[in-house]
Amino acid sequence: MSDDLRELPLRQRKKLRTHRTLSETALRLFTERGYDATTLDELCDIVEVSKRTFFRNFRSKEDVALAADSDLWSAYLAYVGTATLDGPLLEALRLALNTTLGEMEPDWERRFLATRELSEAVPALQAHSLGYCQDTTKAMVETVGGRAGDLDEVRLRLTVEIFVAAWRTASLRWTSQRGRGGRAALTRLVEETFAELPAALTCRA
Amino acid sequence: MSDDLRELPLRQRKKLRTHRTLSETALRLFTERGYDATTLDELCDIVEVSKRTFFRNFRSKEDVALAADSDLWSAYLAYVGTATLDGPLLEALRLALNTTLGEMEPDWERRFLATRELSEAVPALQAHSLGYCQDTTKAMVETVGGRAGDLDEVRLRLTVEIFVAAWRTASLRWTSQRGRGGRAALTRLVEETFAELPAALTCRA
DNA sequence: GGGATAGTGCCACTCAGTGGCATTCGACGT
DNA sequence: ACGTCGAATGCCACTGAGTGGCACTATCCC
Repeated sequence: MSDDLRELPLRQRKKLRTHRTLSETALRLFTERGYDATTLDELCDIVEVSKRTFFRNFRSKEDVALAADSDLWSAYLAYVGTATLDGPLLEALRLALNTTLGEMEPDWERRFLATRELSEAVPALQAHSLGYCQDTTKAMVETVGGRAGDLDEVRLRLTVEIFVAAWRTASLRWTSQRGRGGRAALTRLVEETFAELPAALTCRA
Repeated sequence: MSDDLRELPLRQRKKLRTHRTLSETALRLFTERGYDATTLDELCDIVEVSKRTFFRNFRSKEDVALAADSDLWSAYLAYVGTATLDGPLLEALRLALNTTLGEMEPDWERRFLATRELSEAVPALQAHSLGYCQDTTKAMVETVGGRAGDLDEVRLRLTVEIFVAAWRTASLRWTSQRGRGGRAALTRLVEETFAELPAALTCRA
C-alpha cells in the first residue's frame, strides 16, 4: 500500500494526485466548515478541478468523505482474498483485520479518525458507511463461502455479520477516546472487543 | 396498531390518509417502474398532493420507500420501552421482537416484503435501511442501559449489535424465499437464526 | 514528429430537497 | 349560521447533487 510510485506513467500519477488532493481537501473542509455547509463547487474551486472531474473520481459526496473507510475495506478484502483462513473463522477474520490495519499507510489512521468523527455527526455519512460494511460483508461471504463450500450458508453469514458488529463496536470505542494510542490501541481494542463476544451472547439484563 | 380511528378529528384523519396513500402508492410505483425511474413529481401527481406536502410527511424519498421498516422499528421500540426485560438479554430482545411482529397490522407483512425486495435492489435504500437499524440500536442501548446501569457499556452494545445482525440475517432468509409462510414463518426463522448464533461464533473454515 | 486515446473542461439538464408566503379548510366559540 | 383562528396545504423560486454530451488537451506509443 505504499504510494509515490514515481515509475508510474505520468497520466496515472496525475490522476492519483488529483484523487488524493480531492479526498484530503474534502476531509479538511468537511471538518472545518461542516459537511452540509461545504458544497462540491467550493471543493472543486479550491482543488482547481471541474465538478465533472470530481465525479469521475468519486461516486458521490459521501464517497469522498469516506475515502479512508474505503481504503481499509478494499485492502482488507484483497488480503482476505489471498490469505488462507484456517481454524476458527471468526478468529481468522479478526487476525486478517489486524494484519491489514498494520499495513495501512502511516497517514491512514489520522484520516480514518477524522472520517469516523465526521460520520458520527452526519447521518447521511453514517448510513453510507454502513453500506460499505454491507458490501464488504457480501463480498466476504462470497469469497469465504466459495472456498469452503461445505460451510452452512446461514452460519457463515451470521459469522461475518458478527465480525462487522464487533469491528464497529471496537472502532467506536477508539473514536470515542479520540484515537488515543494510535493504531496499536485500535488493534488492542479490536482484540478486547472480540474477546467480549461470548459474554455478550449470554449477558443478563 | 389498529387504524381507522373514525373518531379522530377530521383533520388528523385526512393527514393519516394522505400519509398512507403516499407510502402505498410509492411502494407500488417503485416496484412496478423501479425506484430511480420514479420521480417524486410523478408520485405527487398521482396522489394529487404538492411536493411540499410530501416532504411534510416524509423526510426523504428513501423514507417513503422504507415506511414498513419504520413502522416495525417504532413499534418495537415502543414495546421495549414498556416491557420488563429480565433473564438473558438477547433472548428477551428476541422475544420482544416476535411479540411486536405478531402485533403488526395484517397488511404489514406484504408491505414489508415489498420493501425488503426493493432495498436489496437499490443500494441507496439498503444504506438508508441500515441507518434505521443503527438509530434503533442507539435508542435501545440508551433505553436498556438506562434501566440496568450496572451493565457493561461495551457488552450491552455488542449484544444489541448481535441482535440486529441476527434479525437482518433472518429477514434476509425470509425475503429470499419470497416471504413464503407469512409472518409465522418469519417468526420461526428469527428463532432458528438466533439459535445459530453460538455455533456461528465458533465455526471453522 | 504524428496519430490514437485517456482524461479534462464546459454547458445544459434532471431531480431531490428547502424557504417563504398566500390560501384553504377544519376546529371551535358565539 | 357566522366569524375567527390556526394548522395544513399549495405554489413558486431557489440551491445543490449528480449526469450526458461534446469539444479539447495532454500523454502515450510508434
